[in-house]
Amino acid sequence: MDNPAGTPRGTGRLRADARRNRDLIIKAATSLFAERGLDVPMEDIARRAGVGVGTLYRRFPDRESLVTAIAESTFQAVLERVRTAVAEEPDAWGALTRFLHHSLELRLSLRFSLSSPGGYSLLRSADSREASVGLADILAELVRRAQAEGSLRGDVDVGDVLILLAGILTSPHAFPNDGRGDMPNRYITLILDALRAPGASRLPGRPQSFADVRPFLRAKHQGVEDAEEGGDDPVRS
Amino acid sequence: MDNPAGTPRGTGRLRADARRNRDLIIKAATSLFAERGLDVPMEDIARRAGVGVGTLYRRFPDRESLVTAIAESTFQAVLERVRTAVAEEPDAWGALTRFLHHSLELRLSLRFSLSSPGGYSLLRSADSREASVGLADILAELVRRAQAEGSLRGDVDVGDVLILLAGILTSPHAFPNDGRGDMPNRYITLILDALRAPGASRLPGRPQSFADVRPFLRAKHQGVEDAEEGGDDPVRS
Amino acid sequence: MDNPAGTPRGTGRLRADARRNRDLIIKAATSLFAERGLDVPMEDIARRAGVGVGTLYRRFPDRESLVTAIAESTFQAVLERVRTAVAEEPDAWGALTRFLHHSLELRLSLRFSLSSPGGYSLLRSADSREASVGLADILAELVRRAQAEGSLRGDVDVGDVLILLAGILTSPHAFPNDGRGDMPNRYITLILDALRAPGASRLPGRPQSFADVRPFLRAKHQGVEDAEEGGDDPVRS
Amino acid sequence: MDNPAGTPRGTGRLRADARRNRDLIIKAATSLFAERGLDVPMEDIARRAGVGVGTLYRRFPDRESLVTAIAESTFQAVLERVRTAVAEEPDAWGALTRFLHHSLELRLSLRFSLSSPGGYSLLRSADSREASVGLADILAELVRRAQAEGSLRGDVDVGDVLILLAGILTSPHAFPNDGRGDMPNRYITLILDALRAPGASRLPGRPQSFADVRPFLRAKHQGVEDAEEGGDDPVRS
DNA sequence: TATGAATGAGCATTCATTCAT
DNA sequence: AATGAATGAATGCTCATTCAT
Repeated sequence: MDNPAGTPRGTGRLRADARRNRDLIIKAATSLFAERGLDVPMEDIARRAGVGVGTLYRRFPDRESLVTAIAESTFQAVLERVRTAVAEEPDAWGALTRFLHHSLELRLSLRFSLSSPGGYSLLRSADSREASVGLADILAELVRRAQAEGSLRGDVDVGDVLILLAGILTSPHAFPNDGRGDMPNRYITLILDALRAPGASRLPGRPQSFADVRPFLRAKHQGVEDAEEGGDDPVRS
Repeated sequence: MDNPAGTPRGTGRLRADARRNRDLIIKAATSLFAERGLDVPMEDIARRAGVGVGTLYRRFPDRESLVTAIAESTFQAVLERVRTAVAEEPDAWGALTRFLHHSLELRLSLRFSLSSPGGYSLLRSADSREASVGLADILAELVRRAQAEGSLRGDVDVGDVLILLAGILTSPHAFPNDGRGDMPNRYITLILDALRAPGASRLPGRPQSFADVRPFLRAKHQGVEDAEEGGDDPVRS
Repeated sequence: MDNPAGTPRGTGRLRADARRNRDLIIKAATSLFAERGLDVPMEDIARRAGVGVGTLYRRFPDRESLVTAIAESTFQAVLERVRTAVAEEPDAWGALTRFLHHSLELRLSLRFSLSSPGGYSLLRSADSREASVGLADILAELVRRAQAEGSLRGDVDVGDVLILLAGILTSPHAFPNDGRGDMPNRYITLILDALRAPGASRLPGRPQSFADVRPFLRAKHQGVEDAEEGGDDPVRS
Repeated sequence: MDNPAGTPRGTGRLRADARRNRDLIIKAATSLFAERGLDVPMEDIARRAGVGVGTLYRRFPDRESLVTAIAESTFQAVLERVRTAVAEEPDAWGALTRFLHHSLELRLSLRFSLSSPGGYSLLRSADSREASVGLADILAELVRRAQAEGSLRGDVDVGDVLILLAGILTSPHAFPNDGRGDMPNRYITLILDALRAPGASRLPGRPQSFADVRPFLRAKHQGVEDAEEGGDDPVRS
């Protein structure tokens, strides 16, 4: 199914085309998702990819699978990046810093992949994919190491890092379209300052593991249908 | 509750029903906006409010006006809260802390009011309202005072605070629906740590004023229209 | 139910108010029908009349009855006018001319009363009312006299006159809103020229009596529901 | 039928279905517009055409474009017809007569194209199309020639002809659905008699050129918005 | 296999009419 | 009796997904 390089010539030819289309679609979808959100019409994606909708649907049976696929490839890229960072940086904090900053290259994709109005979720998809596990493991390890070396505050866990990161990556305010390309880095830096040991404040709640964070990423709509006549107040607190 | 001075007690009655419905609608919309985003079907809002769509539309001629109304009232509440905080807390940092934490009561509303996929914006609406100006002024003053007293790092401005805040308030991950009601406070606290003087890192970019941040609150979709017939790939690079 | 003049004082008082409201409604509806067509929202009519919709509906259970009522009163006015014309003009052609021209005062009302997109019909309503009969009789008599005196071409009947008249009164083009107030008279005059004896051309078809014209004024929608899969061609000729 | 030159006979096939649907839609819309006005539900049009609404909207993004398309094709046909008439008839009056009568084939379409409650207008659309200009020119020329040859009264212009024509074509009374198919011709003939030289009466107002008439073809509703909160009565006087 | 046409459910909004006050 | 709030059916239009070519 994921047969690389050494394919027999006859079939390889056809597959090459299909592959190319798939890539075009992913590229188109990635940019459109970034620009206009995960709700862009499928037809617009197909158009930008230069294929018909039919082709798009042949590759990705529905929007969910397209979003998911993009999330996965993004994840792959992030994974690669964090591995490099870990391999090349002497200490864990350095690796973490580099990873967070460098992943900015993937910010737009991530922004929509990590969490989005539509409710698709990289983590949910990732959960069912080893890439995710790989990343989760590496990050967890990185966090442990950084805490061990005394650079990362002890009262946080991977989930916390991801939530803070997602907050910024998700926020359109942090991504001005004008010249200020360093804006995201500005906020990543602030977040790193928040995470630096020793934390100035005592944090309410408990450190959030990767697993803690995962379940909150629900499908499509985060709420459930409702038909109460009027009474209860869901906003509560 | 909102009965203007000179009216006899019994008179407001006729209006009472309408008033009640309006309140129910606002309550329903607030919770649904929070749970499922600003794009929830109007019909769902009406249903949760226990009224017909027609009634909803009688009160709010279109979605925009509903969102705006909620945003405004939310803004009023926030404004009141920050004023109280400023009045009662001895120092600026305390006021800031209290304001950010306490405004959690408004977190769900704020999350969608401050900025959202739908693109309606509290600030945009607020911008045309003194409430907004009031809040902007108070926050700016607060930031200045906090920096003067040495509690807030000097290399940030109101806009930065808002962006960090919006990031968290906007992030669904920070708002688990289960028992962990202290999660948002957890991240608010982390953000406060990031903002505390002296900042550990040198921040890229420039401090963002309120005015710097405002323009990024755009309409509808965060990207720009595109309709190229075919090839070009805006993401590639 | 239709108690005129000599009413007991007690009740008469209330009825005066009701009467006034009815008149206001008719006036408002007449002008709005003229300005914006028979489809104006009932609420707009009520607003212009200065009453609530409820009041409007108390007087006129539905739109049809309102349109009909206006048509009737318009008819009354036209009837009066034609009677005067007949009484004061020495010959039938003069009476006809004067009637057509003078009824221009009622043009806007007539325009919507005689025939309209909505399909309400003065004649249909009128048919069930003596006013209509009265007008039909007078016009028929007028036509006969005019033909007898040799001023009106012999190959037309009342129905033809009405159709031509309706055509012009119905046409927005004949009623510019600018200063050219004589435009309608211009076309009425042309129509009179068409009707003048002896007609230059031989007319296809038969003279149309009042009765011939009546049945074509149908209710609401002139066509019938349809669900043919596609085949037949309803435009036929 | 519309197969552009160089294509192999078999190729146009793929498009054939779409083409057929488009034609079905146009046919359905034309008849429904004629029967029930330009405001018929799009869904009814789709049903009569035997397609889904979606298909209709794929071909015509909104009602306006559908109306416009029909108006244009109608215009083309009328244009062709008038050209033929001019070419084949020896004198201008003959051409005019023949054109007006023969265009009856297009009467239903024209009735709604020329002007309608919905306010879409053939002329408005046509105005931006050479077809319109072409027709206007030809008619103007025809009028001039007819006046030169002494058959058309001198005190009218193209606009007058169109207004009279529109009046009749617009009037449902002139289009009985029963057997009397010659009714429209009957009134066209009467109108021609009204236009014949020398006019019996002196006409009020001035001859209307095409340009004079054009501006009266307004959008949507023929009247102006009104929104007075309460009292004033614009009709009273 | 690629295409793009067709489908129809979904959602916003309007407005005639009913009904509680 | 008057008011105007509430209702919900109707309608335009969009877009995900299916399917014929």
